[in-house]
Amino acid sequence: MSTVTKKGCNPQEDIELRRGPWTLEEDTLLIHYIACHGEGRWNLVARCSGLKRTGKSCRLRWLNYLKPDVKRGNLTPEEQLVILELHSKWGNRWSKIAQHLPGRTDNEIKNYWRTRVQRQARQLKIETNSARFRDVVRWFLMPKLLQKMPYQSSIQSLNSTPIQLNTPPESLSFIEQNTVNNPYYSDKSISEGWSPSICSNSLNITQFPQISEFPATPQDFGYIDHSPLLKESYNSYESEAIQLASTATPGFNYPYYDSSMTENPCIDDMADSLWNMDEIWQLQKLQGRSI
DNA sequence: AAAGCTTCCAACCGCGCAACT
DNA sequence: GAGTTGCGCGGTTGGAAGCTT
Repeated sequence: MSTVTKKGCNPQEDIELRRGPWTLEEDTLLIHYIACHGEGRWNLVARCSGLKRTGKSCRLRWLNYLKPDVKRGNLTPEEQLVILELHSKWGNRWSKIAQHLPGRTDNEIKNYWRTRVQRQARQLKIETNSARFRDVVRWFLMPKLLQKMPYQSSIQSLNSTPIQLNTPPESLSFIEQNTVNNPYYSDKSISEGWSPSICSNSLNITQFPQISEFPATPQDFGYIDHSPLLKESYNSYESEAIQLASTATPGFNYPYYDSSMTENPCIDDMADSLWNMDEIWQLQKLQGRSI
């Protein structure tokens, strides 16, 4: 805990302002003050509550941590999907995005984006503000999140045939470059994504996937969801996506609902990653063409 | 077991805007 | 209109926790 002196009008008014992590006592003071006087007027809160904090610090602590409706815990796949969709619309407008996620703070969303999404982009050596990255999000990450949603279990039963990945991808050169030369991919969790059980053929990769040549709106892959926001954005996912799969590649079962996927230890190991190389392969296979 | 590294997130900072004087 | 104050936003940082070697 550090302190900084705030100068008053005379030396007697100098205040030692506290910084760093909040203590239980400080939290209690702030909660009690707001319970009695309400939110807002943060500088007044800071002065009158007995807290040796700035108004800003009080506001931040309340909004991001103490406020009763702040949700704790990991973001759900649905919430992650909302973030991805809204970020593609609005960019780093964290507070605006947070307005569509009740109980989640802009700070939390910002942290999620920086620690999870940007990390994945770095691993693929793609700029997060590029069209290419938006395509990756749209075609790989969003389906991956859809797969994780609770309602998918009922859909899985409709598609029980294991995925056959007999043909290597033809256009994943950027991934190959990144994996061969990038130390990150020596990481166990990533290398397992390329395990022989999944990728039986040698790589013959010649060009980067041209994702952008495909329809690029969220509606293009369709979506079903329980939130009004996403209902506005997406159509029925299972019907359209599966239809897309079946028409693009006859005889091919839509991978994201395939029960065998969840039994695959390689996939399970990657469950906490946003996407992995298998999924890129599978999506490409789903499309039946280069992506 | 311990050192080094990475990840995550709470908290801070600077800036801009709006309301008020 | 200029200055001040309060507030909110987005970017950044520091340290705790977890992981790897």
